[in-house]
Amino acid sequence: MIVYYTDMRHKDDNKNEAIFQATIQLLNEIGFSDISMSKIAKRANVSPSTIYVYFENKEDMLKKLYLNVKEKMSLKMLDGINEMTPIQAGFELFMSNLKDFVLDNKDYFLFLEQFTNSPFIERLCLDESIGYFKPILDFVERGQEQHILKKVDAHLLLIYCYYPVTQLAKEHFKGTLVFNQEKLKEITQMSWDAIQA
Amino acid sequence: MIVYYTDMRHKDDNKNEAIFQATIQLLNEIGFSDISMSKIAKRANVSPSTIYVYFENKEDMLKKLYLNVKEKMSLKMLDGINEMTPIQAGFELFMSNLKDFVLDNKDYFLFLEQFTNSPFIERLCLDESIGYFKPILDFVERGQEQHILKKVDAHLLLIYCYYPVTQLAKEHFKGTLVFNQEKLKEITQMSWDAIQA
Amino acid sequence: MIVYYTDMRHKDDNKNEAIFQATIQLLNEIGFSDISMSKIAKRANVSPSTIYVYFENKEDMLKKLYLNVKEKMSLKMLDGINEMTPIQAGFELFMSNLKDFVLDNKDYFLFLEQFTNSPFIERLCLDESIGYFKPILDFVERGQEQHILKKVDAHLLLIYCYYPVTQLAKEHFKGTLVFNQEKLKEITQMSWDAIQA
Amino acid sequence: MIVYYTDMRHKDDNKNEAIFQATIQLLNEIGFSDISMSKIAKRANVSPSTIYVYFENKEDMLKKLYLNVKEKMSLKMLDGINEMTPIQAGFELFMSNLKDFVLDNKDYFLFLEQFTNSPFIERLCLDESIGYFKPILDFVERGQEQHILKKVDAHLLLIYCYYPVTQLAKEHFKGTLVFNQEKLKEITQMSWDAIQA
DNA sequence: AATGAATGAGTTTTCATTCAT
DNA sequence: AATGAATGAAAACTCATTCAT
Repeated sequence: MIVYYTDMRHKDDNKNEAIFQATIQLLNEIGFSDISMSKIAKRANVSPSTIYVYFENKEDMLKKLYLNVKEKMSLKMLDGINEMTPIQAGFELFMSNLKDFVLDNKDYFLFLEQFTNSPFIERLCLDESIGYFKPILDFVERGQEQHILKKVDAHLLLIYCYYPVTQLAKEHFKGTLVFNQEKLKEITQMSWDAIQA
Repeated sequence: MIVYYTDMRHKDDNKNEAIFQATIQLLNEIGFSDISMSKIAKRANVSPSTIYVYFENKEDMLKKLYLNVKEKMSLKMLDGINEMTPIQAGFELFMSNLKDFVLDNKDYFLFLEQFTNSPFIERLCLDESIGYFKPILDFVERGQEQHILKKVDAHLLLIYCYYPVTQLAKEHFKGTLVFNQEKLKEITQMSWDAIQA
Repeated sequence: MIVYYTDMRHKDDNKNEAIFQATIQLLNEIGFSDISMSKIAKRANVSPSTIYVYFENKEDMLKKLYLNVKEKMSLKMLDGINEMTPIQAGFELFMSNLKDFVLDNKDYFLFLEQFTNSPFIERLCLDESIGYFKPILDFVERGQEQHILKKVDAHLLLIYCYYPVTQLAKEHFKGTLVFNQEKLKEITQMSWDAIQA
Repeated sequence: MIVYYTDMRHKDDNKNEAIFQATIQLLNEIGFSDISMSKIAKRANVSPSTIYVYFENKEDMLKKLYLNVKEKMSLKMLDGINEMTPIQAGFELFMSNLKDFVLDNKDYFLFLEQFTNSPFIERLCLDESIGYFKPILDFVERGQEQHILKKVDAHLLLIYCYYPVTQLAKEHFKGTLVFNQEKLKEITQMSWDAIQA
């Protein structure tokens, strides 16, 4: 059996990821106000000072974590959609992708929700995340040119697709209802009714 | 003979309110993770120990603040709607009420958003807040019996009314767009398309 | 017997002084690089956080301590000297005062020496301390007008009075020699030779 | 056959010197209490662990640095003075040498001042540095035998030569006055008045 | 020889809360 | 009721040093 030793003394992706995972878990368990670098370190099985080998400070770590998770979600949402995809099919795929991501990645999703609603996010320069948004704008524009989608602000159309899925998922997580295939069908219909021209 | 003491109760509503206001302001400025009892006290112009005259501890204070604000918002949302109100008119009033509350009470609203998305809320026993929800359920039920609203879970219908307004308001606060009367008209139409049978 | 309780819950001069004394002692024992707020607190028999009731932060505390000690020394140096004192008598009193202060207040003196030679002092805005210097300048000026003192920069004359005393005291503390009355007589003569016109 | 390796010793004098320079600079910029091995390493463009190749630990490094700089200064002070030099000429050369060294090597000088006034220096066994002192003692003795210098403790005579120069230089660095040739002449006269028999 | 990663022990400071009045 | 002082516990972060290569 051959063991490849990569340079063990170089920055370790596992540790980076362990810190990210620990942070997300704790954030969802105890919230922004109660996480601390030492709790994160304990959960990640590293020394608190090790976190500072990988990140400048708490803010830097949270920012990088946010961008990392945001990218994961954005990629998944648009998976399989391109400039050829018919509008309604693309819309349905988006709803389905989003539902899958959210239900499969409860931790990621709840982390993003918490982060997005905290004033913390304003302190960061997160224009980079806007990049993920561009393809959606293009898609919406195409739908409007083809007179399929209502001619309103793209943000508005998006709201009618994003929140039904995510808020339903939240109720699902709370136990208030079950987000099954039937529910997805229902909101796909309702959202379509809302956005179609 | 009846004597009205201006200051009949010992606890002073002004101070209570000052603490609430200070907390909301700070929460929106610096977020959950950075507020502290002494910062709140300083902002409210009281001593830190005074807060403990009015509340058991930090958690108790936040909980009471949440319920207080939540009630304000709930009352406003349903203002003018009763069991006689026609369904579509009630729906439109709800949208309009919600928009007014959110735009007029940015601080209250953002505080609620932040609070609602934090795991903190689960630690509290907040069944009481469900009380505010009952009239909405009744209204939805009536709309469904009259075959005006889609026969889906009430939460679902509500999502299509609540989030378009609130998320549009957030974009408005961010400066991404302007939430004017026209935008309200647009989403009122879109939401109605979504929920009507 | 009557005991006057001053308000025990108000800031306590004893504590302030205890913190100052602890800082001076530690500074002289282990130096700038090794003092810490917790060591100071332990030595002063208070909690580390108590220091922050009395001072904004470490820098603020050190600054206030410096000004406090500097004032003590300045007052002592000029004790008994006024605008009527004959020049030579004033000079001799200065030398004697300085010797007394330094030998009687080893801790204060060594603290000042250390502080004065650290770049820390530049970060502080310590123009206030210059106030103590004014009477000396006036005295020198008078001596020059009367053609008793050499007509050179006042700083220069002062150097020839201050350092012989203080550096001799340092040798005394080190054990290299004994700073007795005879030595004082010697340097009083030498310094006078240096500064007289 | 003899081969000269340019890099014959393994330890690299450049790196040693880089570490020394970095330490001196930082010490003068931020002071004893704020330097750290990693800051020094960064400034010297080496890894923190490299410092431990050259020195046992922080204390060892500072000690060696001190002795290194102390030697530089001592050599310069006595430059051109030997057992034949006439007393007054030797005295004047000393003053001039000292002025040159201090003004030309602000960093070295301020470092020494800071170091000398810290209790750190007592923890070190620095008897070695006394070696540099011997020639001065001999010179003073000779001056006293020739009835040129006052018959007082050599330290005392030295104080009247050393501090006028160095303290004037400090005022110069602070910007309070300019240490030019004229000032040197003035203090050379004053010091001579003080020490001559 | 040289170094980047790693860390336990330490740093300064703030926290929620209680005490004494 | 109201409060300034006080504090143990914990926060974020840095330290000198060692490890593995």
